[in-house]
Parts: sequence; C-alpha cells; structure tokens
Amino acid sequence: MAKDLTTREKDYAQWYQDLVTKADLAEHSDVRGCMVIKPYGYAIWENMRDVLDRMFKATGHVNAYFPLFVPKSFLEKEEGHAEGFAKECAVVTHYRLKNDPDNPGKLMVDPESKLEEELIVRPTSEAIIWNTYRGWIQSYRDLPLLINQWANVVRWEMRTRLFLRTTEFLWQEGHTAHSTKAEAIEETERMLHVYADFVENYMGVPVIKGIKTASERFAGAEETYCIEALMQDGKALQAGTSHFLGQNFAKAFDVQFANKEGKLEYVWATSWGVSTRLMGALVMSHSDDNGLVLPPRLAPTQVVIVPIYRTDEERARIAERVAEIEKELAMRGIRVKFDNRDTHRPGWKFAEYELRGVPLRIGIGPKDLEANQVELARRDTLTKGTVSQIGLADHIEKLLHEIQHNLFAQAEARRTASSHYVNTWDEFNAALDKGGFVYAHWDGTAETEQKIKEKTKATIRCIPLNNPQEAGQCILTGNASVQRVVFARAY
RNA sequence: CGGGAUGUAGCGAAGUUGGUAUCGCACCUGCUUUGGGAGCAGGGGAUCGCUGGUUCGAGUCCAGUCAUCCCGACCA
Repeated sequence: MAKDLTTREKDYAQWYQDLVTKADLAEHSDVRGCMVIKPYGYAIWENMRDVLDRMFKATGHVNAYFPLFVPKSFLEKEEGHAEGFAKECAVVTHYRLKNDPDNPGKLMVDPESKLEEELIVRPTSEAIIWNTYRGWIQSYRDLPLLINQWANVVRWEMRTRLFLRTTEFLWQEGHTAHSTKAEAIEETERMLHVYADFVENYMGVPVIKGIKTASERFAGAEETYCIEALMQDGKALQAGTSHFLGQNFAKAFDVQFANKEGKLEYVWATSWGVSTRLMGALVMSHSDDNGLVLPPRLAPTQVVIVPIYRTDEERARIAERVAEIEKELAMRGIRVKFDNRDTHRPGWKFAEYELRGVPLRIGIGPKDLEANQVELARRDTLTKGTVSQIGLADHIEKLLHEIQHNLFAQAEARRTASSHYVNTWDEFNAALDKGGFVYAHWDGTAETEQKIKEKTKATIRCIPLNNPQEAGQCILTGNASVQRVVFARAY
C-alpha cells in the first residue's frame, strides 16, 4: 500500500480524497468549495478535452465563447429552467469597491455602484446563448446551428467534493438549433453516443445509456438522456447528459425561422455537457490502494523510464541507451518520460509513479545494459519482469493496448457482478445494501419514485435505451409495470 | 439551512493544575548511499484562525467572530 493512503476498504471516501491530493491532481483552495486543479490533474483533463473536442468537430460542431454573466431577466425567461437553477446561483450586485472609512486598510462594497440589473454567474448557458441565437437565426438556411463552448460554470452547492461536485467547475456545453423535432432528437442521441464512446473507449469506464425520469430531468428539457457509470464502492455516477429541449428556449427567447414555405416556426434545441466530474469517475473506476491507475489513452505519461546507477559513468551510459529507446517509443506516438533526476532514488521514483498511475515503467541499470534487457512493470496488474531491448517498442505498444482493454474489462466485470435483478421490496433493499445497479419494476409514477427515494436513498438512474419490455409488478406498490428501470444510490 | 466536530510550522499531530511551544513527515547543508518511498550528523521554519476580555503571566480560562470538515436536505 502507498504511504499515507487510506485503503478503499477502510474508508472509500477518504481514499478518494487522499488519492486526488496525493497523486497531485487537485487540492482544496482557500475559496469555499473551489479547487485548484494542479498541473498533473490538468494534463489529464487536457487529454480528455482534446479527444472530446476532436469528436465534437468530427460530428460537425464548432467552438465559440459566450459571456460569463447572465442578466437576471434572461435567466427567468424559461420558467422551468429558472426554477431549477435559482437556488444555486452566484449573483453580482455591485461593480466597485472602495476603502472602508471605518476600517483602515479594509475594502468595502461601494453602495453607489449597485447594478440596475443583477448579473448571474452562469450555472449553465442556455439563457445567454438562446438570447444570442435570436439574432443569428432567421431562415431554415441558418440551421442547423451546431456550437460547443468550453467554459467554467458556477453552482452554489451546499457540499462539495474534489472534482465530483465543486462550486466552480470546468466543462463543455453544446447548444444546437434545428429546424425539426426529429433532427433535434437525432442530435441529442448522437451526442449521447459520442459521450458513451469517449467514456468507454478512452476512460475505460462502461456506461448505461438511458433517459431520465421526469423528476430527474434537466430544468427546461423535454427529455434528458444520460450515461451512468458505476464506481468501485457500488455507487452510481452520472457521467454525462444530453438534453432535448424541444421549443422551450426558442419560445422563451423568441427564436423563429422562416421555413421553405415562408412560414415562421420556432427552432428546436438541444444541449449536452460533460464536466471535470469525469476526472472523479476516472479515479474511482480503476485506481487501487497503491494509488491512481490511468488508462493509457488518457495518461499524460504512458511510459516512464527510471535509471538505476551508482556512478556518473553508469548514469551516462544508461542515458545514452535510454535516448535510443525514447526515440523508438516517440516514433510510435507513445508519451514517454525519462526521469533522470539525481535528486531522488529509484525506490522513491517507483512509488511515486505508481501513485500517479503511469501505465508502464521501465527500470534500466548496469546489469540490464549488459544483458540487453530492461525491467518492465505494469501498473494495472502490479506485475513486472525482464524483457529484451530488441523489439521493446513493439512490445510496449501492444501492452498499452492490452492495459487499456484490461481496465475496461475489469470495470465491466465489476459492474456485471454488481448488477442485480430483483422482484420484491426485500430483495430490492438487500441489493441496494450490497451496492450497484438494481434492475427493478416501477409503476411509472413520480409519487412512487419519490417514496422509494425517501425510504432507501436510491434514485432511478435511468431507463435504458432499447430497454427490454417485460410485464411485472412495481416493487413498492405492486402495480403493473412494463419494464425494469435502473435504481442505485448515487453521487 | 438543521445536527456534530475541528482550527498549533508546508502537511499530520501532542501540549498536564495557566509559566512563553514539542514530535513525525517535508525542507536546507555535509558525508555515506542508489535494483521498491535510504542512514547518520547538523540546521532553518509557528506573532498557536481572528478580535476582545480575565490574569503578574493565556495555545490553555471566558465572550464574540471567521473558516473548514463530517452527517442530513439540494445537486453535473
């Protein structure tokens, strides 16, 4: 076990906190509920962002940037939207400070600088964007409008946790406008599949694709699609959402277009987003009591090379050989780092890179130079052995693929083992206590959903897409049901 | 916002009936080390969250205040 790292078994929440800070991903700032994302954590986020950005562009989207501030009157235009976010908004009321005459050296808000209309720090950007779109859309020829924004948003949450829920967080939000309902729904679903593709194939985290129940829906949406992942402690995490907004925002902001017949119609909308919360999902899906375990496709460093030497002469000889290995790996696009620092000993470096989740580690010393071999250690399985320097780059390339697949396979196996199909209330409670996804019948009413939540703290994570239809009885009321839905306790 | 707890060096902690602050990690210097978080020796670093009060004297007692964490309700 890594030094000073709480084990998962002892205290999963503490393990997560320890890991995020000790692996140097992020730390609490001195600002309430806000974190500092440190360079190593930010490097992982940058990799995520870059991959997603390519995927968005490959599906026809372009990036733009909208204001941080939303005038209050914009936010209140879409009623459901306003209600949903009103309780967690940071509000700017003044624009100036001045020296406090009663407290030398202190500043105070200048009461004369009160804003005529308050500005809301965006909790999400539908309002400001749809207000802008009114000026951009006149004709069916202006559609579809496929725009994404990388931004920070603020939601004044009561309680925060690094990456999973912070007052300010980074995300992307796509906001698209379409001429037909069918096309907007198609877009909503397309982006859900993009998210699922990313989370499964890059992060190595299996997800359930589904739709939210009415009570879990995004404020202002007609339908919310989501991907749901399962963490190692058996709790679910919503990893991304894609919303079909209908004509709600077009009507609220009066965005109409002339169709081919010259008649005015309201525009159809979607919005979709993933956030730095994905960092939390990444950590909680694969990591162990020795530290972080990163999937090769997102790891800032995929292979680290640690030299082992006694003399300067040995160190120089190793560096010479390592330069060749580095070159061969770099030619294959593998992100490699040679840690030739003389300020830390090899054992220290081994532990450090393990904690940081670097997928592969090469150890190379005098006896390896002699035998034309290296020591190769895998982070995911914690196994190591000696391999020949001949064909090393090929071997490593294959291993990185294997590790990527292995992480997904392990996560999927865990999820399968933690997926329970139950038919009675007792079975339902027993399954929830074991943790995981619980597939159970529900009578389809919000009242029942609410009662189950109050009794068990479990929520309906989603109704899976292409959900098998099957007659059954609601676990709480016994009323007729046509399908199972996915329950879980969630983050 | 309700319930509970905690603020002492960069981090984690100790500090007795009130007497001017201690330990571990980290940091700096030197030597020996280097194939799983090195050893020894020496060294630097704290107006004890903040404000006020009691006292000859406050980390310690009292009052106020701010902040953070945990458990709830809310949530990407």
